[in-house]
Amino acid sequence: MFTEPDQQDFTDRQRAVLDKALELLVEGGEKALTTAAIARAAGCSKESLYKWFGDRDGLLAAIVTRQASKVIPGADQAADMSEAELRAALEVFAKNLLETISGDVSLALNRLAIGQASKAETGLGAVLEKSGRARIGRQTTALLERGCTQGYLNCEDPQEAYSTLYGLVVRDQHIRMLLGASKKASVQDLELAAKNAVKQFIQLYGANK
Amino acid sequence: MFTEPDQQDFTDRQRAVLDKALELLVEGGEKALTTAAIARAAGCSKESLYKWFGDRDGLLAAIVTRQASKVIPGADQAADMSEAELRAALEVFAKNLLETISGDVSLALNRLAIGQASKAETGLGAVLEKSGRARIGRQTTALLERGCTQGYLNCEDPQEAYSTLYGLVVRDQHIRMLLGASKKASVQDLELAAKNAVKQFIQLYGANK
DNA sequence: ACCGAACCGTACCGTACGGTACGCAAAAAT
DNA sequence: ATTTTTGCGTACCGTACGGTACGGTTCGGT
Repeated sequence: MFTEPDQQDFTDRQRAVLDKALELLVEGGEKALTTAAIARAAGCSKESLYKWFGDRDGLLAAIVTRQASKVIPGADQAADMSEAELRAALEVFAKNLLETISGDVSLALNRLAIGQASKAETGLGAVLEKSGRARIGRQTTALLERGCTQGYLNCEDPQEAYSTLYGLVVRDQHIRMLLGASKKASVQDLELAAKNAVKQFIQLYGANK
Repeated sequence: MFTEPDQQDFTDRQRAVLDKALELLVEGGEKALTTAAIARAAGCSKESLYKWFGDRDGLLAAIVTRQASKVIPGADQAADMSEAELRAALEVFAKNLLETISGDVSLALNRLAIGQASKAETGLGAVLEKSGRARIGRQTTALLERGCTQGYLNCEDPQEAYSTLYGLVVRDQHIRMLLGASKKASVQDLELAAKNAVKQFIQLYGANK
């Protein structure tokens, strides 16, 4: 009806406000994200907030969609690549995934979406799902498919293979961090975990030469 | 300091109230879980709630701890078992894990704990973690260790192996369901997924005969 | 110079919720 | 039979928050 869904480009001003709001969200959870607080932090009036985003839920949705639109495109791999290049690409993916997942913004956003999941059909979860995970998912799935056609991998179903890779990389880290446990692992721990996961993945799906 | 942690036994009445409250939580999220609503649904007075559980956070904690104390002990495996028995035990574990994770109660409880994770140190996440996951985790880890000493598995670190198994079983299903997506898979789908995960796990950690 | 749009700041309203107080009934204790 | 305890029901208080209204100000257009 109003504000076409594909027309989610905001004013610079509005984007700045959304960023400020995200900042508040990250360091205080949803409970700290009141309209008054946002207006104060962003230096705008509540009335403007309502004019721009409709209501509070609209504002939350705007925050999520904005961040979701920021997912890095991720350099496309060359059409031809060696087995080592494939492995390297997978390791980069794994490390990025772990880094993203354990980031403060990601955690805050996921907590927000999960909190809203029970109630009204604002569908924040769907947005996060589609714009976040699914996007890099498709990308990596394509990578796997390419590795498959080049004979390095042996997967009947790339989708399935990707799902496995995800599991091997993330394990139970995501939910544990969402629950508030375990502070950040060091960067080299991350990298090691990524390498390990990829090694196991190739052990499962690698075309045994 | 007060209410010894091991002394979480409540009156029958109080347990009934907690169950009613959990019911409300499952079908309405945290927002529906107001003290008034609980009192009404459980047929008790708000004053009693506050006398019994201190404040709202105490009540939430009581709900979580109560459910967490319900985790099934899970029949201990015999000291000696065949490789097939080990595999069967793992498959049972995997299926149970998937069932639990996708249950309405588990989802509601996890959402609640995640929602509280950002703010005050009620530590619901820690409770869920310790009483829920860690408990079955230790158990299954022990199972893996036994399989290791019997020569069926080849794991230097059972903890690590368990973590991998978890990842292979759960993949990204948990977070997706927490975000509100994808309704239940059928029981046979679950079972198939469990078998598949265990197959992959053994492929990784099985002592190649 | 004037006008209107955008917008800030503040004040305001209605409501919902956490927490408390009190009166009364039923049960338990003496 | 009397007293004490327990707890239900209801009413109440303070506060916090979502949402709205309004006066004043800046600023671009003409």
